[in-house]
Amino acid sequence: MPELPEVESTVRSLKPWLLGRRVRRTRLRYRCLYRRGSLGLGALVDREIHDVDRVGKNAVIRFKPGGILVVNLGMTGHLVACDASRPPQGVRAKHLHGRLFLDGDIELRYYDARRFGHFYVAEQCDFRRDLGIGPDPFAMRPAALRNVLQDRVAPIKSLLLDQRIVSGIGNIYADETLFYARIHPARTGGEVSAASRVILARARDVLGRAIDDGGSTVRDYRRADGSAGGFQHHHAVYGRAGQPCLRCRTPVERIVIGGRGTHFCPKCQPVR
DNA sequence: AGCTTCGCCTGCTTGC
DNA sequence: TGCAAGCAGGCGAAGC
Repeated sequence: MPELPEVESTVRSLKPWLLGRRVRRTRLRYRCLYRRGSLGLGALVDREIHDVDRVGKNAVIRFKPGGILVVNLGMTGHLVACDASRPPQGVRAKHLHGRLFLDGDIELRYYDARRFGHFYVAEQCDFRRDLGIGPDPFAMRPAALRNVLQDRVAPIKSLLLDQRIVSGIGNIYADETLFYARIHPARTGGEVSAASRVILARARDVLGRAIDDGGSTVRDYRRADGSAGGFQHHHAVYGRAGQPCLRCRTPVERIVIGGRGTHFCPKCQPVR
């Protein structure tokens, strides 16, 4: 599932395809793919792409003379750029839900098997506030995280998944971050707020390594060229229930926190 | 307001 | 081998 590293990898590969291209026409198969308050894709016709970026888990395309397209990939969304005459391999046509036809016979395609993704089109640029996207883990100050966590009683795992608090961390990297920070995922925000510096540092380590590896391929995620990412081979706890902890050989446990599968080492990440 | 649960959706895995 | 049930999960909405 696309989290920050997967979106970063996607955005980097899209950039050379898209920069400077003008939108000729657009197509979106399901209206429900639009987030509430979004304009239609048609508003982007005749505008030129002048930046492709990542904000949290969202791909953000900015246009000249104005306008933005924010794509949240949900669990199974893919953004792929291609020559119009050479559609991408390894993705099924029935999952093609959105298309931007660009000049130079280039196309930006959106595939999403489960349709959990969302499009948001707007004229102005305060989408971060509109969409409730919090600070990027690479930019956030430890003190800011500490302030948010200190009065919270929800489990730290749930708080790390809350995009309003810090943006870009999903289920895989929340578990990985807490393993390296040696924090039990069920501890409350208040209990671990003093460790904010460590949490942020470990989150950056994990996310940075995953970016270098082209993301994690779990289930559906593919890199833009169709190849698999490599970080799943380096997961310390995610998806490793019952297998020995890489540090102490204690079997990794799986519990459910906030409705999410949660993986941790009971010895390295003590409850108290 | 903060926290938890639910439902969306469909492909893959599991069990009979 | 084939089928149905169960599971996965980002995120918004609803409920407490």
